[in-house]
Amino acid sequence: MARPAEFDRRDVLEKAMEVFWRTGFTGTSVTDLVKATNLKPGSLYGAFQSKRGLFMEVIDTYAHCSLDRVATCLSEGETPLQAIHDFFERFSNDIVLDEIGRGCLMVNTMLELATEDDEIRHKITDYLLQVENMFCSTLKKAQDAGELPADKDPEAIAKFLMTGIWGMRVLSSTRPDPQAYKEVINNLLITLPGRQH
Amino acid sequence: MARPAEFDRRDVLEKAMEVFWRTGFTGTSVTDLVKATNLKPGSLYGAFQSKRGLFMEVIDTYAHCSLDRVATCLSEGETPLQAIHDFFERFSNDIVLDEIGRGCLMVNTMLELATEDDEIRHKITDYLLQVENMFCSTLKKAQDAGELPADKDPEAIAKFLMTGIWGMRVLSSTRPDPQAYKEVINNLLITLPGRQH
DNA sequence: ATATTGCTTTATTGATCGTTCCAATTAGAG
DNA sequence: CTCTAATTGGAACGATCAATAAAGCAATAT
Repeated sequence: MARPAEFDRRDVLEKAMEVFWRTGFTGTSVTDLVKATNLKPGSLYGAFQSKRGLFMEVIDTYAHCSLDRVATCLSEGETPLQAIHDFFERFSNDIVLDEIGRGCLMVNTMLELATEDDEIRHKITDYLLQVENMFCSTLKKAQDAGELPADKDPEAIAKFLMTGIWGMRVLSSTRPDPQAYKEVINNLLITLPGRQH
Repeated sequence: MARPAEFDRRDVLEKAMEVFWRTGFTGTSVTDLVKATNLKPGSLYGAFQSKRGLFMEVIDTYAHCSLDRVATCLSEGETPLQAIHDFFERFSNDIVLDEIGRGCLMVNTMLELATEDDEIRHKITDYLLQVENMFCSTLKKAQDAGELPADKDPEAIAKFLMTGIWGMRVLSSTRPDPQAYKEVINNLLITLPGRQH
């Protein structure tokens, strides 16, 4: 019964994500977003209420997309344990391709805003826990299949792997020799049986 | 030959550090700094040239202080390997006390600014490498003393330990159960011989 | 055909940003 | 005491911040 929007919402979110990812929430101005999305301020505010509202939806989009990728990767492995090895193989490749070292939007946002913003901290912690739970259930499957010794603690290992991922996100911002990721992953996966890289 | 400043430079740096630490560089306004330091804008700019100049000196102060702490800790151990275990014991205790989860100023700044600011990225990377080198030389001492098997790669392990530290900085921003740190450290130090926690 | 609804556009809002200016002040040097 | 030089307090700078007002426009429903 009224005029339909001319822009594609997913497209706008993608463009906004690029900017937020590179310069953070505080470091991104509405002017930056207007330039990146080609929307006028009025349209932006009509669609997302505020800079923060847009950011929140960007975060949600990113989380949804990331969780899908992890779930797919972990389900495609020949065996549960092999899936985890495959994940880190892919993770290492992806992180090398990120030449400007922008890292992970969730981790970046966590460190930028979590001390002062409870809503964002909870949202991101929730996301990180979901990823961790995927690793945990994969490790439990590995245990059920006899791939992983029964005396190992899947929850502790999952937390440990997450910490390794986060650490490598920081490592990537130092723009290290790509070989460094391989060495870190080697040590990270020493806890697990299976082929070495 | 002229009027001496009334404020204590170290004191001002400490106050400014608290603010930058909690809210980041971009998230901190000069007004915030004026309130925290009780200096008027004129005095602040007279002493530090710019908001960025003040931040740079804060970073340097933090780096110097941190490097001292790590060096002391690593040199006080009964043996090189024990020193590393001790470090992580202390690290775990410190991180639990940081209840608001502000983490490490260097890591926070790295993720906030490294993509856009080469000078800061180089400065912080340099600092991180210095810490890493302390671990590396401690590991080599452990090897010389026969504490650490000769087939281990001290450089790779040092990088791995650094990644663990960074990962736990992110972990701390999720405000986890303190026990989580212990479990992560257990897995982290599995690579090394010596007493388990 | 017309009224209604909501998107687009442009200009602009008050607030805050980092920074500078300046007069008053305070010390040491001659 | 006087001159010099730097600090101090505070007002003020232009620029930019996030957000909005208002007018025009487009599409549907009646």
